[in-house]
Amino acid sequence: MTQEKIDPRVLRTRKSIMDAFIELSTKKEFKDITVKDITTEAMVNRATFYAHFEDIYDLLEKVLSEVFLINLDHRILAENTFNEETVVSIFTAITNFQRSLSSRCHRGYEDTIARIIRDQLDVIFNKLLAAKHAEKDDDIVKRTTTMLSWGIYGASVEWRKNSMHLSPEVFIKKAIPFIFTGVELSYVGGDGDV
Amino acid sequence: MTQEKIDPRVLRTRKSIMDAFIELSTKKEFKDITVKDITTEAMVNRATFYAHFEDIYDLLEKVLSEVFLINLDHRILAENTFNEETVVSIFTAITNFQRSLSSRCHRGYEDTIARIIRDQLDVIFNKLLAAKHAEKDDDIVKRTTTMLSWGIYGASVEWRKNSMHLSPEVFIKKAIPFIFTGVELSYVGGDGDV
DNA sequence: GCCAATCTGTTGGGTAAACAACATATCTCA
DNA sequence: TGAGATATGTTGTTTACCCAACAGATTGGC
Repeated sequence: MTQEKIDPRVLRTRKSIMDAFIELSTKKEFKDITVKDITTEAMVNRATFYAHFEDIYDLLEKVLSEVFLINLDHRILAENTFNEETVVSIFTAITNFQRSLSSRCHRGYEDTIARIIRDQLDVIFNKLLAAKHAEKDDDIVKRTTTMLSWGIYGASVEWRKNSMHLSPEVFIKKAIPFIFTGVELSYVGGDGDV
Repeated sequence: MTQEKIDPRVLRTRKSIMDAFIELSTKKEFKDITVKDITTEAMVNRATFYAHFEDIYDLLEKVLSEVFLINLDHRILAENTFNEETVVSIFTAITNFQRSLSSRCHRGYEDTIARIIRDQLDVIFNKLLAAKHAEKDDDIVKRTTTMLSWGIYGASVEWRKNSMHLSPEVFIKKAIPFIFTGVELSYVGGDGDV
């Protein structure tokens, strides 16, 4: 696709900065972490940090995106199809991601995290839906993507708030009829009634 | 002392090459490890390897020296005194080092390893003895150092061959009288009779 | 034997990272 | 309030590393 060999020095530096940040996150709160802390831990020059990231918020964003992506089941995405399994898999990834975040401490950045997750969902859903509906109007696909991203994310918020006694899988399956047939809810496949 | 800030890139690169080598050593025999293998594992360019090491034997040597040094009790060395405790501590380090080597596989390099250990011992003993006998003839110290290095190393070989049923500590304590009083064996301190 | 493949060790030109130095916030505590 | 300390970004120069390409040595199969 669109990857023109990246210099291994760049990869190493980025990884070591991100690893350092993740490491520090387990020891201090985000607000107490300075760029100096990170570069010291990562054994890179402070100027090098700014060659790779806008600032510490940019780093936070990129780290979170990456951690979220790691939670995704790449086998599912690789198939590039959009079906019930896809939805369940992605929803599970969101809940896992949020669980892993709550163990580290990023208090006060819920909004940032929410935006990052939705952005990622948007990219993923857009790719999957564009493949499924190659012939359709781009804007239709975009509007659908937006609705899905916000909707699924909202579902995860609702799950966390009121329904953690249900498994993420069981929970999201109740949304499958809407996702696949809209408000008619005429979906009959799978086991939406579990 | 004699340390003029080393560029952190150099430190990182060296460490990552050495780590890669140690990692590979647990999977393959030394003779099957190529420079390419190491640099690939270490994520550095092959040319960079040659900027830091003569060749793969040079690397082996430096890695082993370092691993051996790690085995040493730095508290003992820091005191910079030469006494019974020093001897026991160093002897124990040698036996530990050899034990850790036998679990990795460097078959066919016993001679190299022996030389490395003796070289390290020589440096250490020379430092300790020079401090103890600052006023003595340098050559006397050097000759003593040589005898000690070879002697202690020989003792470790003998221990491995015929006396592994004894603890290294018990074993080497029987040599303490000779080390501290020469062939008169008139040493009376410590518990040489355990 | 011989050829193809692989490994070793070296080179020159290009690029990422180190470093020091600077101006500009933000903090902190007397 | 204001002065000293610490953090943020930025810049120009130097240095370590990347890379491609090379010749020569070793290895392994037919």
